Amino acid sequence: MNEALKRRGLKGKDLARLVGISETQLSMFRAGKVKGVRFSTLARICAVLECPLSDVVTYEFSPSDLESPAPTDEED
Amino acid sequence: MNEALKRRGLKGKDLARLVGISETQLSMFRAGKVKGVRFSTLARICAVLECPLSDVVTYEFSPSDLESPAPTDEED
DNA sequence: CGAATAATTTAAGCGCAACATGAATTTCTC
DNA sequence: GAGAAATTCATGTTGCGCTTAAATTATTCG
Repeated sequence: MNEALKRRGLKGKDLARLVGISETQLSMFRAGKVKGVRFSTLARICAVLECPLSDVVTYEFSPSDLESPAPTDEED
Repeated sequence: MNEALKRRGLKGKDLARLVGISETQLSMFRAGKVKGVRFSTLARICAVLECPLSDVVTYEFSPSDLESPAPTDEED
């Protein structure tokens, strides 16, 4: 989402204000230090940045995502 | 994410178990009745379904996403 | 350099909603 | 119509998204 920010010529501070969340929260979100997010927040970020969700949240498969909670009951 | 489910040949019940959340919660998530989600949950869903995030969460711009919280201070 | 500005981090606290469980109800399949 | 699957309701817990405030750490720039 850094690209989108630059493209829009906004500072993090601006984004926070336009999205309606605190700088603190935005900073933590950007740094991956929050465990979840409200869809409304995601929506506002995308809307303000005029960018797709994939610019804001990404996922890469990691084997550890299958570890703990699931009784690995399934075959391939 | 319905496609991914079918592709994997899983029932919602199975997904819930493999992901490690309740059927209730999964059902509400799928129906868009929750306001947010934990990244760990998203990750597990994607991992189990072997699908990208975009199969699980999507966003489409809506003008209303810019309405309330942001002091529309910004010019074009 | 050293101010100003931006960004990150810490701390403390509030309030909601993500999550669970259990049961009822509805919907889909045969 | 039986049975499975899915959704919904009710109730409860607790984690954490979020805030404010302040301190700390980059950046930028004359």
